[in-house]
Amino acid sequence: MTPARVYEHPETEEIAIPRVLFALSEPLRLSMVRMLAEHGEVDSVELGPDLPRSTLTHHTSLLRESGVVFVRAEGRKCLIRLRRDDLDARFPGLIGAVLDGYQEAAPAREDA
Amino acid sequence: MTPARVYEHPETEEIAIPRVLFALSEPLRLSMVRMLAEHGEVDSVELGPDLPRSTLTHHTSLLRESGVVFVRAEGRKCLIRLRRDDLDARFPGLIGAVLDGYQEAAPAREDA
DNA sequence: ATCATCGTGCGAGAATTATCGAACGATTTG
DNA sequence: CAAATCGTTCGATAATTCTCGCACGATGAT
Repeated sequence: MTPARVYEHPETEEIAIPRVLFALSEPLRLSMVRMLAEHGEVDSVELGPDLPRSTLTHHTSLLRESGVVFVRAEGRKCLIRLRRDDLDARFPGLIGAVLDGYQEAAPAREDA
Repeated sequence: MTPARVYEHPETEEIAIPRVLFALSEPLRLSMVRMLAEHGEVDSVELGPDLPRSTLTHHTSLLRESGVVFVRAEGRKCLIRLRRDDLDARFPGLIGAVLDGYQEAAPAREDA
């Protein structure tokens, strides 16, 4: 039952604002975070069903290394969830402001 | 008295979150914004006294085009101020969270 | 055991961004 | 007017980042 893939995550105190902001500055990653905020923990493939797997890994790794998401292996797939508590503890209100602002800024995106 | 240099600024509604986050994801630009938040309106050269002017223009232009700062010409120099009200109106709490988080994340920076 | 499926690492190429010197126009000073 | 100063633009180069095909090890199903 020992998960094969083990992921490195920065400690809460190690999470740095510039890296977080950069991770969220990419529209694709921002939409991923938005989905993660709505649903709790999602399969990685749901974050980008039409994306090449290597591209998906690239973005999820960046989100993970910046401290935005937590990744864990479950069998063959990998599950991802937002580190909401850690982020709120370190940067109170940041994620909430970003999600609220993004929702208002880019409401319609159901077409693609 | 007509200012020679005229700067383009995005409207408040045009300010997009990804661009703002990207602008703030650069440590240098983030320190600029931090200074702008403390002091009201500052001379552009104060944002980076040791930087080449072309590099300084590059960063200030990026901050301006993303809607983070307002730039105006005053004689030979150019004065820059944070668009705090516009940013707060569009993305409530975002700038505050970024500044608070950054202050806590990188407290000591009085040496340079 | 065999095979299909999944995520990852590697590599290459494209795209974006960062840095900075040099030339230019505009402005202030002498 | 002439000289000094300022910010901007342009161009080139370096540094990052993005995208994606491919091979590989691990996992689950037959």
